[in-house]
Amino acid sequence: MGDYDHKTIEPKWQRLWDQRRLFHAPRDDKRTKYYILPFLPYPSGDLHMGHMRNYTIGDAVARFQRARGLNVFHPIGWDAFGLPAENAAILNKTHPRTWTEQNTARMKEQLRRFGFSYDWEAELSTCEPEYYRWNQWFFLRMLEKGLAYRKKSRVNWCPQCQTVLANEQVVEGCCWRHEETPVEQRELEQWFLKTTHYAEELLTDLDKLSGGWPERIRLMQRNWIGKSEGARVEWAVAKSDKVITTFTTRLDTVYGAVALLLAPEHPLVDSLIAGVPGGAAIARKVEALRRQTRRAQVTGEVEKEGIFTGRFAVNPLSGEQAPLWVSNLVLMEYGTGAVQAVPAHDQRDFEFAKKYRLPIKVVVQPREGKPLNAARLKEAFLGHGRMVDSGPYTGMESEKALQKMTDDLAKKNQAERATLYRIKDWGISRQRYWGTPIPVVYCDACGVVPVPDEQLPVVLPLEIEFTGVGLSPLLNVPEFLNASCPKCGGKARRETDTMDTFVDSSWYFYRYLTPHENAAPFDKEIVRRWFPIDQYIGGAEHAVLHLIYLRFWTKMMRDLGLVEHDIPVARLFNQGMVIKDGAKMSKSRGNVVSTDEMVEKYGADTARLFTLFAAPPEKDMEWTQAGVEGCQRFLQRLYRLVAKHAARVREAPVAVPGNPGPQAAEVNPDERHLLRKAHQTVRRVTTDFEARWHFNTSIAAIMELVNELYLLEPLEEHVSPAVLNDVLRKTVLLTAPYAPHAAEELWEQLGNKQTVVETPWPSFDPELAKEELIEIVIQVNGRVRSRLRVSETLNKDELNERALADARVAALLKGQRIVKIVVVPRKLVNIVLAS
RNA sequence: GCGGAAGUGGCGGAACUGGCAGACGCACAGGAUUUAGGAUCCUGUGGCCGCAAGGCCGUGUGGGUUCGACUCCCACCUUCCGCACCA
Repeated sequence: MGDYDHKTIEPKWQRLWDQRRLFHAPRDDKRTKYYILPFLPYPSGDLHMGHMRNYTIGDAVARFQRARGLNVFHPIGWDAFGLPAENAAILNKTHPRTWTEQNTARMKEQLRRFGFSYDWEAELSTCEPEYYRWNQWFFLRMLEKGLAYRKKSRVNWCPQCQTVLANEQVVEGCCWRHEETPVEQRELEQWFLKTTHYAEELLTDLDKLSGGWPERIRLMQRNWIGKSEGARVEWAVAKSDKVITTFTTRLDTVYGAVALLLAPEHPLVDSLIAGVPGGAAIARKVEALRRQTRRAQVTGEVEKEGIFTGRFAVNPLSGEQAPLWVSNLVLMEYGTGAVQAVPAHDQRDFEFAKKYRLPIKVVVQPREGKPLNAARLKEAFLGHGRMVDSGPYTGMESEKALQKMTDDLAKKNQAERATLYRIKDWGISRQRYWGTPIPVVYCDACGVVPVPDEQLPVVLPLEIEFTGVGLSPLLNVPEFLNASCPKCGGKARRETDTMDTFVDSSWYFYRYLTPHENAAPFDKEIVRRWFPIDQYIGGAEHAVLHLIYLRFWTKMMRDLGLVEHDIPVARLFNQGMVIKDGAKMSKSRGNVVSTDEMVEKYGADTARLFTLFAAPPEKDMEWTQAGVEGCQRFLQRLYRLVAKHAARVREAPVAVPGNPGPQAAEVNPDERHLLRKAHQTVRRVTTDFEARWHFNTSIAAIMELVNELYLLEPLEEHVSPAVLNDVLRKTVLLTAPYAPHAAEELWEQLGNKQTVVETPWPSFDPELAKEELIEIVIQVNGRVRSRLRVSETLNKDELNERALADARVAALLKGQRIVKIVVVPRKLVNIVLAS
C-alpha cells in the first residue's frame, strides 16, 4: 500500500504526460477550441510562489476544460528581451543571451516540476531572430501606413536604466523600475507608433469587453485614453500679428476669462516677451519655470506660479483684452499649451487668480440655490446653469451657449470643435542593445530608408562589448553600424535603437499557434479558427500598458488585412497577489517562498492545492506554512483512504454510458447518504468552475466528502464495492485539476488504464443529489426557536400547521397574540407576535 | 481631491437570489492508539451568563427599510489599489 510519496509520484506522471503528448492541442480538430494562456513571463531567473499562483489558476481551468471535452490550447513562452539581461551583462560579464537562456532553462524546469499542462511544442522566445524578424516586418508595414514615424521629442530619461522611458513607464515622475529615481528630460530623435490613431476605437471597444474584462481594468483604460471634447479657439495677440490657440471644454465660460495662460515651453513665448519692457527679467523667470521637472510640477513640490508678459490677447467673443501670462499651471504636452483662465468656473484658475489678485467674473449662475457673488466666492463653480454677463448669450442655458458660441466662432474661422485624448503615441525607441533592431538605415543621400523585407531579419550581432556607459553598445560594432543604402547603394548608417519589449508582447499569442512559420508572422487561417483568446490570466499591473498595446496591435493587423477581429482577448482574469509577512511576495522584499523547496518538501500538488484553497483567486492571499501543511495533510488523507480500499473496489462495475452507476433504489441508507454527498460535490465543483472560479469553496467541498468517507470507516462494513468505487472515482476526478499528480496515481490504483487527463469530467444526477428531508427553521419574532425536518414537497399551509404544532413553539406562544405568520417554502416559518 | 475594492472568531476564509452567521482549513483543548514522543483517528472550539436546559450579545461605526439584514438604503470611520494640474 505504501504512503503518499510525492517525490516518486510527481516525476512519474510528468514523464508519462509528456511522452504521450497529452497537452498538445491539434490546431486542426473538430472539437470546440479553448485558448487559455497566462501573461508572457519575463525570465528574471527564479520563480517563487507569487508567480506560481497565476499558472496554478490557469492550469486548473485548462485541465477542467480539457476534461469537459474541449480542445484546450495552453501555451507558454518567454519575454526574452529587456533591460535586466543587459544590466546583468554589465555587472557579471555574461552575455545577455547566455543570461537569458540560463534563466529560461531554469524557469522552464521549475514550471515542469509543477506539472502544468502546457503545450510545450508552442514554446517561443522573443529574442530569437525567427520571432523578432516579425516585429521588424510589422514595423515596416506601419511605416508604410504612416503608423510609425520619427520625431524629436523631449523624452523621459532614467539615469539608472540609462534609457528612455515611455510615459507609461513613469510612475509619479519616477522610473517604474526604480521608484526612487526621478526621471530627467532629454531631447532625442525617437520612433513612435501612432496609438492615438485608434484612440476612439480603443475607447469604444471597452464597452464590448463588459463582462469579459474586469470592471477595474476597463475603468483604468478609459481614464488612460482620457477623451475630452471641446474646441480649439484662436485669440489674436494685441499689437502683433500673432495668434494663440487654446483648447477648452468650457467655451461657454469665455466671457469670464480674465487672462490667457501659456505653458513655459510654448513656442511663441520667447518672441512675445522679446520687445517688452522688463523682458529680460521675464525671460529669466520663464527659464526658471522651464527648468522645473514635470514631476515637481505635478506632485506640487513647486508652487503654481506665473508671470505677466506685458502683452494682451483679444477675447474672440467679448473683444476684451486679457493679459497674457506664462505659467507652470499649463502643460505643453496636453492640448495646445495655452488656456483661458476663468477663475469663477475653474478651480485651478480660481487659485491662480487669488494668488495674483486677478479679477473674478461670474458668467454662469447655478440653477438652484443662492446666486454666486464674485467677491464672496470660496471656490470655483464648475457646473452648468444660466449665462450672465455674456453679451448676446446672457440668459441662455450654458450647455446651449457652449454649442452656439462654438458655432458662431467656427463661422468666423476662429474656432473648431476638437476631441482630445490623453493617450499619447507610443515611443518605442530604446538606446539599448538587448532588443529588436529597428529596421531602417540612414543614408547621407536618401535620408531615412527602410530595410527591404528580403533583408529581414536585421540580426542583432552577438559579438559585443558592454561598458555600461553611454548610449547603445551597438554604436561600437562597425559590422552592424555600417550598411549600404538599399536605395542608392551608398554608404549608410544603421539605426542603433532597439524596440521597446512591449512590442514583443503585443502579438506573441498569435505566433504561439504557428511558432515556426517562416512565410508570415502567423497562419491567417489557423488564427481565424483560434481567436479570440478565450481566457487570458495575469496580474493587474499591466492594466494600461500591455493590455492597451495588444489591443492597438490587433487593430493595426486588422487594417493590414491579417485578422478579422477587433479584440484579441475575450476574457481577462486578474489574480490577486501573494502576501507573505504583510507584504507582496517579491525578491526585493526578501520574503519569497522558493518553488524548489516547496516541491522538495511538500510536492507540487500540495503547493498548488494551498494556492487555490487559501483565498478566492482574484483576492490577495496570505502564504502560511501551517496552511500548506494542512493541504498536504488532506492529500495524505485522501491517498490513504483510496489506497486502502482500491484493491477491494477496483473490480466493481463502473458507471459508464448504459450503466449509470449505483441508483437510489438499490442502496442502503449509508450508501444513499454517501452517494448524495458525492453527487452534491460534483455539482458544487462543476458550477464553481463554470461560474465563478471560487476554487477555495470547491476544495472545501471535496474535503467534506472525504470527511464523510472517513466517518463511515470501516467502509467495508457499510458500503458495497460498487458504491465505494463510484464515490472514490468521482472524488479523484474532482481533485485532479488541483492536484493532478496525486489524482493520476490514485486513478491508476483504482484500476484505470487511461490517464485522468484522458478521462471525461464526472457528471452528477440532480435526483441523487437531492436531500430527502430538508430542515425548516421556525422563528418567533425573527429568532430561531426550533427546527423541523420535513419533506421538501410540503406546501405553505402544511408547514404553517407543523410549525404551530411544534412543542417548543407552542410553549412560547402561550398567552400571546399572533400578528402574522411568514412562510417561505423550503426555508422557514416566522411567527410574529404582538409586542 | 476624484474613482474603485474591501472591513465577518485567535488566524485564512464561507454564507451564490434578503431567510439557520462562522462551511472548509489553521491554531488550540480533550479523548483513543502508543513504553514515550511524533504521526493517525474521534470529539470540542465566536463572546458573556448558566450545573444544565437554555438565555442574551455578536459580521468596522451610527441610523433606516423589512416579519427577517453580513447581504438593500443613508451618513461616517479604517485599510488597500488606481488616477491625479488633462484646461
